[in-house]
Amino acid sequence: MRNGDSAYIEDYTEPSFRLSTPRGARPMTGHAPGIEAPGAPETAPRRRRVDAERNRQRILEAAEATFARAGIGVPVDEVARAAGVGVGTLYRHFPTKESLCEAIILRHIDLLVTTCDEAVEGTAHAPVDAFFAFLRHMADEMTANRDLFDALGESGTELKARCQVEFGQLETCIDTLRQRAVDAGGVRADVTTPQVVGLVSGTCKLAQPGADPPGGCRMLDVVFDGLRRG
Amino acid sequence: MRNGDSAYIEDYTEPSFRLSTPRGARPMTGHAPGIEAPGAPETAPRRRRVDAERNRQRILEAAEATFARAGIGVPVDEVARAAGVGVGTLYRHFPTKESLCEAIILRHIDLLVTTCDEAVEGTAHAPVDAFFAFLRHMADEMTANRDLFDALGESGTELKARCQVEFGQLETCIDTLRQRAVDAGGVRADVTTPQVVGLVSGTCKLAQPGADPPGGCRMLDVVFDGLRRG
Amino acid sequence: MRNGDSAYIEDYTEPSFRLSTPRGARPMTGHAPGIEAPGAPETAPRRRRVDAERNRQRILEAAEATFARAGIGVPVDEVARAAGVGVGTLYRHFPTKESLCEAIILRHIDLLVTTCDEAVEGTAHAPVDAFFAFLRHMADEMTANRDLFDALGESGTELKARCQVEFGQLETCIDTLRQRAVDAGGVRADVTTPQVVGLVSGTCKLAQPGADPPGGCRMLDVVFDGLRRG
Amino acid sequence: MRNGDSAYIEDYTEPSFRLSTPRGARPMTGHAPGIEAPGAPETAPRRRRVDAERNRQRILEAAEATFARAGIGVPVDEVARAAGVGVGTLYRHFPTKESLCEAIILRHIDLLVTTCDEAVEGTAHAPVDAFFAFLRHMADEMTANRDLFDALGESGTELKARCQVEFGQLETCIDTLRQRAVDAGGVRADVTTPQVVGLVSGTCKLAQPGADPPGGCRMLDVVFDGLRRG
DNA sequence: AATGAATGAGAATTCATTCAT
DNA sequence: AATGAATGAATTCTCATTCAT
Repeated sequence: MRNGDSAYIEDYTEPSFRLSTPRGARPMTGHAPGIEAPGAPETAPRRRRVDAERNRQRILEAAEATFARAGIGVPVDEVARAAGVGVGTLYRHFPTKESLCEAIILRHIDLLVTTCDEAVEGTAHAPVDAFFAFLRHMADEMTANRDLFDALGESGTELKARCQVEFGQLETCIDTLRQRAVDAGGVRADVTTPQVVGLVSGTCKLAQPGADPPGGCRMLDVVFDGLRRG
Repeated sequence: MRNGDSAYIEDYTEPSFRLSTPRGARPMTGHAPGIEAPGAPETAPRRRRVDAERNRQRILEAAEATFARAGIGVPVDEVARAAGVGVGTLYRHFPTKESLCEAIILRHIDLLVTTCDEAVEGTAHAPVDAFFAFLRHMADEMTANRDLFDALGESGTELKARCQVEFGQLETCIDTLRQRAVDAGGVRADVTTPQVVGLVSGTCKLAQPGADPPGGCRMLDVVFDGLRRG
Repeated sequence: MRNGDSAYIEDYTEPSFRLSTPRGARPMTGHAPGIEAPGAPETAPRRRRVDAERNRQRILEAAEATFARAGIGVPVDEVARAAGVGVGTLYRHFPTKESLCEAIILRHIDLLVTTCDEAVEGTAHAPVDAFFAFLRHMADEMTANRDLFDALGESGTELKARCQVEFGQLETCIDTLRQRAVDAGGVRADVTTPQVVGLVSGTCKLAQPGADPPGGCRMLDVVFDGLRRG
Repeated sequence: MRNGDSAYIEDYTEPSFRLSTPRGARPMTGHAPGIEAPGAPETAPRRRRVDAERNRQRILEAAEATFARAGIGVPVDEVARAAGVGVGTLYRHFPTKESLCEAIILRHIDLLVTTCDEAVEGTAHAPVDAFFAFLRHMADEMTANRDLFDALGESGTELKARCQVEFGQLETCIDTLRQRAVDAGGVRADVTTPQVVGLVSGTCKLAQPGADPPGGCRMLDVVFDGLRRG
């Protein structure tokens, strides 16, 4: 995992905070505050954080599910309801609807980067298979979050700009994979990584139920065949 | 043009409205529509019709342009303004924003069907080229009206249901083209027409500026290569 | 009246409008459209506008009354309710709550400028009396719209910037009045016009009920005495 | 300091709470508050008290500064942040945002009363100078806390009612000062103390940057001249 | 006592649609 | 038929206040 799961809110709410000794009179142990004594359980002081983190995850999951079901257009309230929290809580964690989308996307990009890295490092042999396997994986991710990745493609949105860096990381990483597959002779050389990503993502977007009948080849296979050799 | 571009309003509530005359059988009157039979005294009522029709077209064009520029999200008022009419007029012609979208799409599907028919009939020789040429044409149409065709893909929308019949016609027509191309040995047999359509449309959706660099192959070419032979 | 009562909305909604002949087929009389034949009643075509204007006034009045009663803090909905229109209508006329405030203030400034001009021109003799009479009038206006003029004083607000020009006009105009009063020897010379305005407006702000008991001098009189001579 | 600055919470619901001991009668214990009697074993509970008191002060100061900077409109959280405590803590000390404002104002009124008393008692000679000097001092205080004193002036607010008693004390105290100045012949007799207060406070409210240019007289001077003699 | 996460009642604003003229 | 003013439900976001730890 590269992009530390960017706890959005924390950067947001804690600017000039915690200037004073927390008033709670922590027993002055000898080590600097914030650095845990190794092995110390110290569960209590982090309790709140843990719960909040659970909520954050709940919201994230609820949002992902809701967006997948009904599109990004759903009112924020509905997401909150689905997460079982109040709107206020949602907004405490994600100060903007857009930032919520961003968080979801970033998480997925992050996961993809991780997977891609593993693919690059793990399978030095069979680079072609690794390439296509990864693309298939990416397709699944994108299909599940169609609307979100759609929004990423729209030019007007802030989203695109926001995720640019991370998306760039992903492309860099995929590019390595692609290059090796090309070098191994299993993938045509005249297709760029952005094109590959575009093709895969585009294919997902239309994955209408019924468009890919169980028997027969899948749309993605056609694209893959096209990538293999013209 | 097949789908009689009749005044929408009148048959709006019909479930399988418009273009229900499934294929062919236009009442071939002798004179072109819109040209008055000389000597007819009923100028006033006709003029209304003519003016109204002109407005309808204007709205349609303005809507298409506006949607292309700013997405289907644009307020109806803006479309009306672009068309140079009041909102009321727009709503007289298209009782719903969705119905306006529908009309645009239907027009394009209609055009595509026409083109496709011509391709089928006109070029009995070179069926493979005809197939790909048509797909390329379709891609252009879809790219220009991305948002609209996107909406067509969304599952929740009314739009999809509304355009189902006409879309089915298009698929039927394309299927003929595809079948001939398959028979001629230039296209793989294990890909269905919905899949073909899906691939082409998906590819358009992502046509981000920059994704297809001038030199090198285009995304669509990859898909075509994939379709040619596995 | 100087600042034409800035029909805010019109600049707002009519940018690329009215490109086409209004479709309504106005009987082609000989003179250019928009120029009224002298003496022609021609009430009909302007009807809508008249009603809308009435609404605009109603909103303005309701807003003024409501703001005066409960402060600018009142929700826009309440103003709309008081005006007997829907929120949408209010927003059609004033695209922002702030713009509504602006309109009210501008109207008052406008009235003040008018009055001030009259004072300047009308009473060349007795310039001192004219000066103080005007200030008293201004105090009444400001007292009635305390919150609004308060907001005008706040530095952060957009309002201030928005009304700057008009406020400048007012100050210019008052300055003439003041100068003459100074020249006539009835007002001290070391007080600037902004200070005068500040003093008067400040005095209004606190006009708490009871602060100025019926018998005895009024707060404003004290200020006036201070202005007369040090 | 008169109004015992006791822990607010405890007597919050009392109607005429705090400082109800109308004037005087402080339980003169021998040692300064906050300094522990040596040898007292009850360190822990005291320490709490001391810490809490420190927090209370910190909050008060932070609130004053924050309100001065950004108006009473600032969210409570921001005040808490500025004070270096959690919102919860703030609310433990001041159960309502309004009560926080109240506390600040009361403190200032208290200080003003103290100063005023000193002026009354200390400077039996030169009562006129004492009067104006105090007013100038009051103006400074009010300018620094404009928003708060503004709120005090608003009729709708609870604040006004809440601070009525203390404000009355201030007026009583000022009235003595004023009376002496009147008796000494340096201040006109037909102006009531509420009017004086109103004039001073009003003048502060508008102290826009730039309204009082460095050279020339200040707005307050005009008011003073007006008070001196009509 | 202190903390800060959670809550939810508003508030401003937008926009599809209706309606009087 | 055309016009554009009116409508109000829906949406995003804020912030005072409560509560579990």
